[in-house]
Amino acid sequence: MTDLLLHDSAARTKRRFVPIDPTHVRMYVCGPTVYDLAHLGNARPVVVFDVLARLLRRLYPKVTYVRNITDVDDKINARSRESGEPIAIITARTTADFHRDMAALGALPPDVEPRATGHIAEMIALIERLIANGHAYAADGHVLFSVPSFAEYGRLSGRSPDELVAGARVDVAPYKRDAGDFVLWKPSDADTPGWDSPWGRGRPGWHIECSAMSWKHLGEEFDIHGGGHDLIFPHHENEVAQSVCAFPGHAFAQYWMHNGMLLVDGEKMSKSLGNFRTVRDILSEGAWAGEAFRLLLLRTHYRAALDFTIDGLREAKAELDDHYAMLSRAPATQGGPLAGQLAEWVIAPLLDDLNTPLALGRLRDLRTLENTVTVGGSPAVVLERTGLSEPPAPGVAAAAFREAASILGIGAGDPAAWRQGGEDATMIEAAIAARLAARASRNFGEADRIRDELKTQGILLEDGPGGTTWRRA
RNA sequence: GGUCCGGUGGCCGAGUGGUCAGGCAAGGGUCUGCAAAACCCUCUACAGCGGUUCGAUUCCGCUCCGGACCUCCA
Repeated sequence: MTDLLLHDSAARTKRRFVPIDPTHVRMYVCGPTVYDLAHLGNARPVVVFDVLARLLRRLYPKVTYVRNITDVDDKINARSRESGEPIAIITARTTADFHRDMAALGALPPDVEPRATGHIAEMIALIERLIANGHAYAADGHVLFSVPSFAEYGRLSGRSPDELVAGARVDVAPYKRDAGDFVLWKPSDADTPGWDSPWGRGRPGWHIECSAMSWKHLGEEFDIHGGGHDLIFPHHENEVAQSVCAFPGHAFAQYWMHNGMLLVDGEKMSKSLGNFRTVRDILSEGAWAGEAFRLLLLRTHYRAALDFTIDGLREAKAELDDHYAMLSRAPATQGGPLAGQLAEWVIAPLLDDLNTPLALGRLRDLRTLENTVTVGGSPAVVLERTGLSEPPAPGVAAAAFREAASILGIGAGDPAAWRQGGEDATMIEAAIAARLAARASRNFGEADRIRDELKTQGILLEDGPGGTTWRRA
């Protein structure tokens, strides 16, 4: 098997992936804080790490993918105060919305989806360990992590503690021993969610929930930790500090992977700029939009910044139109060894730090290859790129396409549903029959009129040697 | 200001020290009653300035431009 290379943010370079336990790969990805609908930026890590999970499952016998739901957070509390809606209702609804949206993007559910509120006991246990190990202290109802107690602090994000203090731009709370110390536990008043703890009724700080949930479900040490690039500091830096100090001798995550940020029309997405888009907004474009957005995300390498535009979404839709057109024409076959070989050729770039754009390019070559043998044309160019000496039998390249595309999570839909779903086939078939009759009597004016009328309804006709077929625009 | 990541042809987007990415758009062609689809051809770029080298888009330095982060919050 070819090596899998992954870019490790901690090492700042690509590293050969060597799992702690080759029979069981473990991955943790930071999930959403459930206080509002998922926006486009939230979708990127979900799709990226969904592809990684699919790839890992192909390479290793067992994979446990954990992605949490953070359902205790001051943003949620603030939202509840504004709207008057109970916190439990907000988090339950937002979680359900998140599930629906991510499913529409073709993201498979993680193996475990722990909730922060279900792991308060683990958080308290972690904090107690940190205090016992001399890495945390209680002060004024809070418990704080002592940054100077951890010599490695700043290693992940590439910062020195001196820089961090120099960069501190907020007033330092008086109960902190050091300006860099961060909160593990904080007191809650009567109107704020809280749990009994050795330090009084309170709630967790921002970072401890991920340390607790990864520990509970993956152990003191696991293979891959993922999330958005903006989480490197302070969130992931603090997670490392908490987990390594709670379990000395364990390295926590072996590989850190961070996806780049998503921009909209060249600018950071923000409500004040008016370019804020939710996944739900995109899905409302049509039944095709979820898969098209997924493809759009994968057309840019996961570590690069991605500029979302509506034109880009349309182009992704057009690409899927072409893919599904090929799949609808190709005969169904089992594929065989040649298909497996071609699928490997497409998937190979994914082994190089998830090079999805290159894999997608090769997928297009498979499409062209299939088209040349099922529709007609010269396969010379794609034969050269794929390294084949002669064209495969009809259906073979399509079978390879399906196999490779399944790792990317695209092209798995029913081609007929993609092309014709939601339309009144009976009416359209009748119109096609009428047009065929007109053509047979060489009444081309009438034939073209029927075709144009269908076009205004978003229905495109395609005359082929096997008859006339139709699809939605 | 600090740390980090990028700047590839009209647009998107791979990659490499020295004969090809690919897609979209555009133009041309095969096919077609005409289209569409499919296939073929054309379109030769690597921000700027230096340096290393026989040779740099690819390595090094600087400049310019864009983006992320710089603590209790998103």
